[in-house]
Amino acid sequence: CANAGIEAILGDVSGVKVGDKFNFRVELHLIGLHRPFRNGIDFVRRGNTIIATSIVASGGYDDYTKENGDVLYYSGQGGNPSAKTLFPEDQKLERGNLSLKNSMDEKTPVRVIRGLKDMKDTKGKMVHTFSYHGLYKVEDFWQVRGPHGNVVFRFRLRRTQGQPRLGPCLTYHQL
Amino acid sequence: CANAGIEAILGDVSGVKVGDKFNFRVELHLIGLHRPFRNGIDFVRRGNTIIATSIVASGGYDDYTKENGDVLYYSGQGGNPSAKTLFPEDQKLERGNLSLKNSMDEKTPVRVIRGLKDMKDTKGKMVHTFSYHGLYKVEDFWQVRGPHGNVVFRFRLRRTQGQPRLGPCLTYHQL
DNA sequence: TAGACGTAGA
DNA sequence: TCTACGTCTA
Repeated sequence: CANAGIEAILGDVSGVKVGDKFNFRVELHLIGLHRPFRNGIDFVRRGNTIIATSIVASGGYDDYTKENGDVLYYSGQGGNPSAKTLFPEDQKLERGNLSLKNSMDEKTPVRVIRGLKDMKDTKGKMVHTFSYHGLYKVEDFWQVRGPHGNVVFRFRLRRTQGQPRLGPCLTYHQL
Repeated sequence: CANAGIEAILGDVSGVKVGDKFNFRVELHLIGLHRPFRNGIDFVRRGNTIIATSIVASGGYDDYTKENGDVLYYSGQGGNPSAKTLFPEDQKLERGNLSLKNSMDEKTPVRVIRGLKDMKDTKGKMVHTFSYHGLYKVEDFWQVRGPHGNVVFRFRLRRTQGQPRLGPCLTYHQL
């Protein structure tokens, strides 16, 4: 693991092109596109604040895209039941959520990786594929009441112009 | 992921040599050496029973080796606290534990992968390395009371003769 | 649907 | 120590 412990990169990652595909989160980690193995939001400390560097819209959450994929609505993190807190709780503006807010304030680019559930060839098994969709910027965020009754953040990101067109756009309905 | 959903292999895996090293569990999965991402015991269904194919002695458990590494004592699985069962429970002779017992009865080979905690070069960070140690056979198993008061299985495996010597032997004290 | 010797980073 | 859009097989 040559890349262990590297600092998160803000913006483009050398050698990674829009449309590049990956099979496992560990691959995103190895090339520095998105370091955490499970966390959907990666960020880096800059001065006194934390700034989001990349997100993974992996599916299964209440995210969705519109307008040919240029706009992505992304749900915040946290509030999930755990061994300690057995019930959903309101998300807080901390960690990844805070880093996305700060990214909005500072107008810094956020790499977006989208997950796609594919049908495996032989068996009818579903497999995940990850695809790099390029740089976005956080435009706005607000709070909504999630399907479990707790308050969750909703971020709106817009894809930066001038990047290579994406292929046939994945349409996420309640991705 | 070309290897998704493959059936576990009993015995040698083509192309994998004793001493081969890996950085992530996902690599063991990809080459078919050990399929589960987290589970320490892999097994395959054979007729009416399940037979262990490989184990990962990753460290952190109460495993240890003796006699220049030819004998490995390996702890069973299960009984850990979860969200449902908040306290340790006695391990049961099922799943992986049962597959190891059946492997003993049928004298089938078990691949052993050992984990080694290494000191990362630059930072003082600990990283995990996995090393294929070859084929073993389950000789015996019994129950002991674990450090948390619950009953756990202890398996004794012996390395099959005639395999390439291992390098300087890792000595696990309470691995 | 749940359980499992995962991983990194805060 | 804990959280986190993991990922498999049974």
